[in-house]
Amino acid sequence: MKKSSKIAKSKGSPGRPRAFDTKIALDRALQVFWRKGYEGASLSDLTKAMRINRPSLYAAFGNKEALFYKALDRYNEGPVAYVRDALAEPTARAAVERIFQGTVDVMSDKRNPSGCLMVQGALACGDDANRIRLELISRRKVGEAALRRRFERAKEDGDLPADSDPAGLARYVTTVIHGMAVQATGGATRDDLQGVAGMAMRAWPQ
Amino acid sequence: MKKSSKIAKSKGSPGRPRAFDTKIALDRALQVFWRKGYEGASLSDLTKAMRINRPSLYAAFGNKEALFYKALDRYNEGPVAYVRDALAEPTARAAVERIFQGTVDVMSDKRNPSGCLMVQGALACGDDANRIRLELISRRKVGEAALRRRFERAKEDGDLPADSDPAGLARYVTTVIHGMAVQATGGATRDDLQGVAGMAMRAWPQ
DNA sequence: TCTGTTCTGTACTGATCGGTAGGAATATGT
DNA sequence: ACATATTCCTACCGATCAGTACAGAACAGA
Repeated sequence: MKKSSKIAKSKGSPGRPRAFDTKIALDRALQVFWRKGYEGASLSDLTKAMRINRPSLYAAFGNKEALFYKALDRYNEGPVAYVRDALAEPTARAAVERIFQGTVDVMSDKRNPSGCLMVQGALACGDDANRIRLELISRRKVGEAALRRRFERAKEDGDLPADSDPAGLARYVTTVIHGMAVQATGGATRDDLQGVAGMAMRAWPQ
Repeated sequence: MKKSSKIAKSKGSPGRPRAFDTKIALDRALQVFWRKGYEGASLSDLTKAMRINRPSLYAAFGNKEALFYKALDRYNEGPVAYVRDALAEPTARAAVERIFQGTVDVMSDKRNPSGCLMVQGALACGDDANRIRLELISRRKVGEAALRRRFERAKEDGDLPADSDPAGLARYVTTVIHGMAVQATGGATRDDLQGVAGMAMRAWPQ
């Protein structure tokens, strides 16, 4: 039912047409969640920023939690999409350098809220938001695991030393990234973050 | 008025005596704020954990915001007190190693909530908690500045190379610490964090 | 024992929270 | 024109938020 209506929606379905673009509205919701976190973003904040009314939000996105997940997906496909390309770099070092560079770019882009949604979306929260918190933990681990696999491959290829620890390296890189996210919320400049990235690379093997 | 009552309180002041220990209650409040953040900790959570009633909380601590600041002070004097000693180490390297060690210890101590209150107390939040957020940013900067001054001294003493960048080093160490705090919220073990600390030290000059 | 002072506990306040009912409005298909 | 389907908007829901009024209880000093 819902499925058919959604599919038919693309071309002349019956009923009053939606007066807003769900993607634009979702981008606006993302901005709010990014800036205020899940708990800190009230429905009033969201509907005001999205420029839609409350029932429209529920009809289009389900509820606050579902909206957050959709915003999270959009975050990963948009601002953080550079990770995918970075992992495709020919060497582990190049991949890490590119990931750091992407992090610096996103974190210092003044068009975005400061920090990282995957970190500050729900780092510590009340009971209601606990599922969100666990989901973010899970997603952070997914990112770290992707790095680890990349480093495992690099180790097999001889790109990383035989005695290196892919899991430890992935954890270190992830830690630095998340630390930079915290720094960014404190107003760290692009140069500040660039310096941290350069410093962090000094620990890299070879 | 308030002052005299508080001072006189130590020895036979008039009125019904307080039925709870404010320090114990404050420790319990700290646990709640640490675990749930400022916004996520409701007054019901707090009074339940502190085992006092709401008016008692307001009489003893002012309001939620004032209670949080008191908990924050207690956090700095208690779990994070190792920083002071660490800065007194004879070399910058020893200071950093000891700070990392202290961070690993606190973050992996299962008696404490995971993560760092100074980070997750209010990293991203609604408008009401914004003052808390700014205060935490300020306090994080204070910590970073203390490190920077320590490294400046080390540079003057020749303990750090003449071409080293104390501010950059302090920012790097702070970033790693805050990153470890995020890792800890994701369930990183003591060994995990120890590995990150060891890896981070590889970037250290000399 | 009486008075003054402070704390405790119940029960409340207005405001805001996330979420929804229901009618008016606007499209399509016939 | 008419029926049907979907969205929009106002106004509301119960629950919870931080904060407090008030009365009774527990102490000190007289």
